[in-house]
Amino acid sequence: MSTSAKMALLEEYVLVARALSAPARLMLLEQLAQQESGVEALAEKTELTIANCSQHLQQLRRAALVTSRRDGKAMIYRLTDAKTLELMDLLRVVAERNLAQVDRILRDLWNGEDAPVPVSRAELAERLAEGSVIVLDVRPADEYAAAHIPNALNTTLSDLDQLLPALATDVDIVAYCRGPYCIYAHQAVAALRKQGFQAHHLEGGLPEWRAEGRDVQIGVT
Amino acid sequence: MSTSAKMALLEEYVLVARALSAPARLMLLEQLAQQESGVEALAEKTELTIANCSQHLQQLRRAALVTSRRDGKAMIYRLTDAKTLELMDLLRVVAERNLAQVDRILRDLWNGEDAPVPVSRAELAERLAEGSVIVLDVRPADEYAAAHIPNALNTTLSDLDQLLPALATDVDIVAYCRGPYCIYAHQAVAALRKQGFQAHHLEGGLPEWRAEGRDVQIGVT
DNA sequence: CTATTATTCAAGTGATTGATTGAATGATAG
DNA sequence: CTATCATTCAATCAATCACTTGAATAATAG
Repeated sequence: MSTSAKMALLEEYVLVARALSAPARLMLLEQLAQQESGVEALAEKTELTIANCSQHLQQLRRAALVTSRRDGKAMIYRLTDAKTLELMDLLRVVAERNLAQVDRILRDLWNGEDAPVPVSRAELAERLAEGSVIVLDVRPADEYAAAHIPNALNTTLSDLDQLLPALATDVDIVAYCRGPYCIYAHQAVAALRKQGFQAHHLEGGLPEWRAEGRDVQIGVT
Repeated sequence: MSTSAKMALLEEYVLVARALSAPARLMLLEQLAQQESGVEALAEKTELTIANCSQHLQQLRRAALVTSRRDGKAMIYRLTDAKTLELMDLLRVVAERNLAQVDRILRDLWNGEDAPVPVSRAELAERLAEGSVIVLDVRPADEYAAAHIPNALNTTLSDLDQLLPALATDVDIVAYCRGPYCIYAHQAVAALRKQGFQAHHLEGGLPEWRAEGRDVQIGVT
């Protein structure tokens, strides 16, 4: 495929992606997923001005995500077909996965400060064996009960403060949570560091730990 | 759900969609779909400067479409998981459907000129019955052979010129093709109008015609 | 035909994005 | 420790997008 033809194709993809990259248009799509509607009805539901709403709808139409037909004086818009809905759903799935696990807070948490160095699983296993580390499981209690790294202490972020007095300040703390995109461990490390503790987070989470065939403990300690 | 929470969610979706709405980032994703790579390798493949490439990669990472790990001096990027690939595929499917059928040419074709009024299927059926119209099927011959509107003439865009002398200039011509987003009929109408013919396009295409239970003719005439 | 209503177009403003440049960071080799 | 290399950050400019306002365009009612 020639470069220019490829670029033309990419531009086409971009057109669709762009159409999805404004909150107002996503609201419109959400409304249209319920039922086809006229411009005025959509403008009311989304609290946009009619002119603005009309413009957004035209962008959606240009990307062929919606189609329109005239009904007397009114212009009725609807989703083009099931693919539009599929695309919306997948976008939602990917975005919500991020919201639950990654969370942009993580990206801002260490903004400008000295970023913590993740501790590798091999290193943690070694230091666990020699007992030179405190492991903190920052997941909900039920997940902790299901399985956790041996001798790990369980706490939630909100209960962390109560646990602090019991922790030695001269021993390294390694926190972990659900996985590489889970934010809890990072937040715990940030809180601990603020209190003067030596805290790091584990690379990956418990699933990664188990995937390597490392020991876990079941039930409450 | 509160309005602000909903807005926050929508912003999250937008973040993902935005990440997909630059050609450079789609190229990067395409490369990463082949194999994980470092920044320099990606910059070479995509012909971006290294700094620019790095910035795009970070936007992709912010949307959690890719993840990175350090390998010595190099930072290795890869697609986060299969969902990223799914999203890319679906975007491609939707966009290419548009490319094949809608095509932006349609959106530019009548730019500024007097837009043609589509002829409704009911109107065409009526005028077909009284014989006051020429119907033009602007689809590939095999699709025409499979089924077409009774008495429709089949032509391709490139063969249209040869057909012109045979057409009466004082009879309305109605062109149709595959569907509401197919461009052939529009292009044919544009060409015919330039030659002074009274040309319109049919609302929708043959699938819509058949869906209403209207007569079709099978095979060549 | 004219008035009315729904929608769209067009132009201007403020904010955001993408690309470029040069400097700063992080990890390793000597 | 210092030098080096890969990558990232920061600041800048040009281009694009979203929203507002006011005018223009379709379809219908009278």
